[in-house]
Amino acid sequence: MREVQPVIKGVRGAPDILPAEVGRWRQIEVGARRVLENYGYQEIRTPMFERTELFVRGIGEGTDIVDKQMYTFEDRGHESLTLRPEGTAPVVRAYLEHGLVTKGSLCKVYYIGPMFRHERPQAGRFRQFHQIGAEALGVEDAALDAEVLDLLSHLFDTLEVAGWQLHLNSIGCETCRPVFRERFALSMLGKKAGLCPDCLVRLERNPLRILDCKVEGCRALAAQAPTPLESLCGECEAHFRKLQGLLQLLKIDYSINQHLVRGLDYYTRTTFEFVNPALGAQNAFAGGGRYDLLVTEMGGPPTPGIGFAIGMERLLLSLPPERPGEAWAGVFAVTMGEEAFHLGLRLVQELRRQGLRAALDMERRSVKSQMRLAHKERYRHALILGDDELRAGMATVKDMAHGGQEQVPLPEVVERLTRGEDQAQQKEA
RNA sequence: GUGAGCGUAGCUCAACGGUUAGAGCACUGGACUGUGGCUCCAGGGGUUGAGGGUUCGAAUCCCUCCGUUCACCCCA
Repeated sequence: MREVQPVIKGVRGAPDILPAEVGRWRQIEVGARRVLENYGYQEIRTPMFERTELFVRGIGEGTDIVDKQMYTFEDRGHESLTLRPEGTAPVVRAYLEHGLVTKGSLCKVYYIGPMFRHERPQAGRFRQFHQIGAEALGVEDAALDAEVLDLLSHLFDTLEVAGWQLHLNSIGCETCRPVFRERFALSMLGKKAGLCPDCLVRLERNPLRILDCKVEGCRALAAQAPTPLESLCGECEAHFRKLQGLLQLLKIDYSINQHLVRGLDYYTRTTFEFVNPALGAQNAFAGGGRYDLLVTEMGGPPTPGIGFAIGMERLLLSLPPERPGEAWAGVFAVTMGEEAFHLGLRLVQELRRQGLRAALDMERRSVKSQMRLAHKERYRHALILGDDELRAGMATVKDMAHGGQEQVPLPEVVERLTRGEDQAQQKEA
């Protein structure tokens, strides 16, 4: 009557990233860091959790994220904490807390790391997912918006993202957005009968979201309603027009998408998404916008800002297939018998200290098996130590890529192999 | 939170309600008693997601639960 111990499984929506996939993650991290730093951004690392209040204030009550997607818990001091669902609010918090910027200067930071939202997983959507994000604080000019979009388009070209598209919109500022919101809601109120049930709820809670409903009837009705762009105030319109001019100057293709309404409250003026139509329902792999009111909202001095986040899982899905396997490198010692094994251990230790990848079999397998292992693990050289070699004070060094082998006196083995590896690497490069 | 599809070996998948649930890949060993890749041979691996029901008989049909995938919603 033994209780069967259940295997403890991972948490739903929080997938493992296995060794075979890590190379691609590193590839985009390295590429992103390089581009971001070339554009003047510095890395910042904020904690994975914050006081719940930070996100409620920053993202906004009534948004889906705050209302039903946050991982919130009480810590032992009875303080409500939340696993970060996004990166902007924490960065702004840190910015204010440490006075990261002196008045009038531009502060550019980026982050890479996991975010947490309690949603039902589906293609391109997870409960723990990873973002590469950046925030630029302190400049209101549309030139900064253009630079951000240039950065992203350059990054996606560098990473060879296939067929990406930039969607652009402006949702106005504190003066024109409420006006538009009012006009739009009023217009939809008159057409209530034609709206889907979801949109009836949206009409109450956040009418602008009707704009990106996918139901045909709602789309048609929204098309007749006032559009955000024709409702912009003079300053917002000028900002948007300037941005478009700069994008043309920088030769960045975009299309205006007036249905682009983002789900976080803090956005003002410019909003954008980078879309890959091949991705399925969750086809936006990067998104962001301007948030000129957020810093004051969080108790800081009036400070304009703009930021974006790239969904790494979705970016990964947009990348070309991985290139052929890694080059052969390192040394695998093939030993026969105890004495040879001990010699192998010492040589492997020394090779590792010299900075080489090196290993040997610890299960006393047959020579054939050890050779198979060396081949499977892509070692560049096999260092064969058998009775014949020990008797002669030599080792057999076999080139696994080309098949040739030679005898090397034991005292010279390490030097010979380190040199051989250098040459092999130079040849590959 | 709602809906639909799918759960069979480590992976990808077979098996009209009817013998002992199979194949490819992977893994281990051998052919080659000290040499990888190619080939051939052999071997280990399964409570068919779990529980219940129908039936002489269930991987197969029904119910419940769990997991997973996709979609809605929302967003990266």
